[in-house]
Amino acid sequence: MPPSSFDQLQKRLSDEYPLLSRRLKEVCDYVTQHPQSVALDTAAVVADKAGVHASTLVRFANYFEFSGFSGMQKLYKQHLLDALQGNYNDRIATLSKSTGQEGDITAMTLLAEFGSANQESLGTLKEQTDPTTLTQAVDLIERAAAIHIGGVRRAFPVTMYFAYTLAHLRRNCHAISGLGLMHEDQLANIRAGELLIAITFAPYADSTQAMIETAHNNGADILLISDDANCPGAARSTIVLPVADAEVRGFRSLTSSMCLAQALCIALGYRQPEARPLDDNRTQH
Amino acid sequence: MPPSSFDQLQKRLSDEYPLLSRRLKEVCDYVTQHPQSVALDTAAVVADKAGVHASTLVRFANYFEFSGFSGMQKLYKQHLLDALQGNYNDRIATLSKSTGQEGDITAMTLLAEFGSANQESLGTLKEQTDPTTLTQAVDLIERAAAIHIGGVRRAFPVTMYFAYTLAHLRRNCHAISGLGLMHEDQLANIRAGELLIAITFAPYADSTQAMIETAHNNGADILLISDDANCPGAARSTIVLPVADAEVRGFRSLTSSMCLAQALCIALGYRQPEARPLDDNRTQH
DNA sequence: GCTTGTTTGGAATATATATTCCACTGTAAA
DNA sequence: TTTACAGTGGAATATATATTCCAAACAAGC
Repeated sequence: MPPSSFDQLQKRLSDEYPLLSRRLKEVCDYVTQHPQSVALDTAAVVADKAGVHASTLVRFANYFEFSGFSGMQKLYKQHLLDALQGNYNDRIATLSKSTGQEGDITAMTLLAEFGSANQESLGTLKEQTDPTTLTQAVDLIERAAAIHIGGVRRAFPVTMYFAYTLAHLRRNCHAISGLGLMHEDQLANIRAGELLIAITFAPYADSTQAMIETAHNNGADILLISDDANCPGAARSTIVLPVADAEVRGFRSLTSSMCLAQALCIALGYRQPEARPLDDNRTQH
Repeated sequence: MPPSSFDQLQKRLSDEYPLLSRRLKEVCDYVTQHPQSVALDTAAVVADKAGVHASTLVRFANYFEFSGFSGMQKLYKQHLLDALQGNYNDRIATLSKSTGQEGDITAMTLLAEFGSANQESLGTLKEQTDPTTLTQAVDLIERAAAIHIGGVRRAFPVTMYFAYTLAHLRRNCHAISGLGLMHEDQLANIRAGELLIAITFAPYADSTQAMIETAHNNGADILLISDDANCPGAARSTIVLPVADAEVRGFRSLTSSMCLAQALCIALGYRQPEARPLDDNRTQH
């Protein structure tokens, strides 16, 4: 019996991958990565794009007990339709029923909820961010002799993202990691002409506030990314970029903050074409 | 000359509607309301659904100067692909034109681009994630006596996000930080009953592969989060969660990976109500 | 009501497409 | 080195699909 649903097929594809021959693996790679192509192209075209012969494609379909490529393709077409008209909500319902607890909060419902909430918050990010402020922020990063990045606890992933990306843009940057609780020492030598990127969310960690204080006293610039434009430390900052991350069931996300960080870094990348990290980035781990 | 783009065709469809015969109008109604059907179904099926004969469909296509139904269908297929799989570059061009800053790449246009791309990739995350696999992943985390998190370089922010959140759920977890280049030692004592959450993206860092190898040899479970379900290491993993992050202008985002991490952690939180970290989380910095 | 021109549906045809078959290649075991 | 066998690509075939053609139905004008 061939798989009767796209999900079933996907599962078999990954389970039985190691058992496949070389060409069949190539097909498997292609179809998992380009399901839309399988749905829309003809067998010959799919075969060509996947770098194999058409008959190999049929063998592949037969391996998973389809009558031929066409049979398998039907599943892909159906999946595309479902995805298009947002039928994935049905999948959630089906799952809840199958586990016998309809009102239950499953991992999938949470994923769907978070996905949607994050999509919305990205929408507000686009709407509410002020272009002028954003440009000034990029100016600030561009001019800085050195960039220090301070964001702790929940904000730490954003810190690391900045550190990674700025390093790849060949900028002189230091993430304040808090390693050995030496965060104060890590920032002690900041000076005028340098920049602190501070990332802080309510209830605003004292340590981040201290960093802002230090940077301010030493005459350095400060770019503050925060959930509130008037949070403590905002007055001392050169530029404040407010960002409203989604909250679902009491959990706050980082999506918009990460997206903003991304946009800042890449705008910077486009300002210094000699260091455009396109290839660089592709070879990352 | 037949319309060369979907938009052109749409325009002609509405402009010339009054000139069409009764059946041709019916066809026109159907194709404007069900473009996906035109893209995915065969001529016979489309004709049937539209309530006309197949030859009428061909006449309809001929009316708009296509060689036949197939020619027209190509346009619909292409349109579907563009809309679906983030042909961002096309839409980016339209976006820049509409803002009137064609050649100029400003920080704001980049933010808008990334925002949109990430929104779409969150959509595909919801569509493409298999509910069963996701639930199994949460099971795995729940059962684990200890959780080790390994994801380096670009994946490191995700590692830190896991570490932060799992700690707040009072789980015994260790982020493999690579501090002092002791990453191998950090994982050396993993054992059966424990779990490695590995996060890796093309081109798949050797160090992460080594972690998977170690965990596997020691009989521990492995949850792999990757951009390819068949990437090296997938065969040794207990569960693989594939995630397709957006790519714009050669830069790849982390949004979907972060969102997936979030959903996993919070689903876990709901399984252990005694440790529900709602308040905990709100007091984070 | 008849004629003319247009529209329509069905059968026949043409074409595109998938599938099968077979000979060849490469690989592992004897 | 030889043998056996799974894997592969190309040509031949079968099938599905689209397209054309024609006769019938219909509508408008005479």
